[in-house]
Amino acid sequence: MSLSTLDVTTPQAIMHSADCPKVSQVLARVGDKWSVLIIMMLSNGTRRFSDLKRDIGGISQRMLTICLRGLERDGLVERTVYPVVPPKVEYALTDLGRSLCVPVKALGTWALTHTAEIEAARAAFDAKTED
Amino acid sequence: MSLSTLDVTTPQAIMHSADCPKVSQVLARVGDKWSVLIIMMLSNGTRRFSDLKRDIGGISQRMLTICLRGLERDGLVERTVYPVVPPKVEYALTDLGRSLCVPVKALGTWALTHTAEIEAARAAFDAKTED
DNA sequence: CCGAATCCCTTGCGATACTG
DNA sequence: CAGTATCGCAAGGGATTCGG
Repeated sequence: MSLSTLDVTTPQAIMHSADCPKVSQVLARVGDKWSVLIIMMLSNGTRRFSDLKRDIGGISQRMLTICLRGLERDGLVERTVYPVVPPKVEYALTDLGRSLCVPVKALGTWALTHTAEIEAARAAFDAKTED
Repeated sequence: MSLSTLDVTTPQAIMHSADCPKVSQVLARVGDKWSVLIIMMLSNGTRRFSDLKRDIGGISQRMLTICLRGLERDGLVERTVYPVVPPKVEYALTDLGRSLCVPVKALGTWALTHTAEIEAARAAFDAKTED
């Protein structure tokens, strides 16, 4: 990976090539549709497995398990098991997870703000290419 | 998709369930490893196809083409073809693309800031699970 | 109720070869 | 130089079943 030109025009110019792999990992997490949804759900407070599955709607329990494990592994989500029958497991954001919400929501805000432009660009592009 | 509980505690509470699919599309773009790298490269100025391929390093020309097309379709990148031989094509960020850099870099900054915590969390998690 | 394990199909993506 | 086309593997992810 030669990304020597990557920083530059950045305000504080803090992006260096050596950090790119690590940054990419975080971006991959954010790019994961389900992970972001889970984080947003948990930003509203602690939730149980079934609650998440039901409220997200459309996710398989398999993917929910996998995503939660990944988020837990990265220290973004905390998993608490209550040794009762039937089992009860609660998921909550950690401080790290909450801090991630800030830039993620900034991105969400950008998306909402520029949705119209993007869709217009797509329509124009598609119109040009289908002739 | 029932995401009725998704907004809530948000500062300005501007996230609504109806907007989620659109937001997800943007997040998917950002999650795409190559797209973000391309955007960062172009934030340093206009570049040619081969320059991007060489400087990014590790991307196949197939993926580069596909990603650039996607970015162009979304109005983030502008493609300029010079009708000369040999062919010359330049890529540059649009205003929309440049505005996207802001929240993306914010995320990058977050990633850099918290890399150590994430790696520590992973190490701790892996240590606990492999016993 | 929470989650692990298996099956199986679809998709992503790299490698390679070919055009204008 | 800047793509397009085809192939083939490997990962992603849904459905289902079993276990604690």
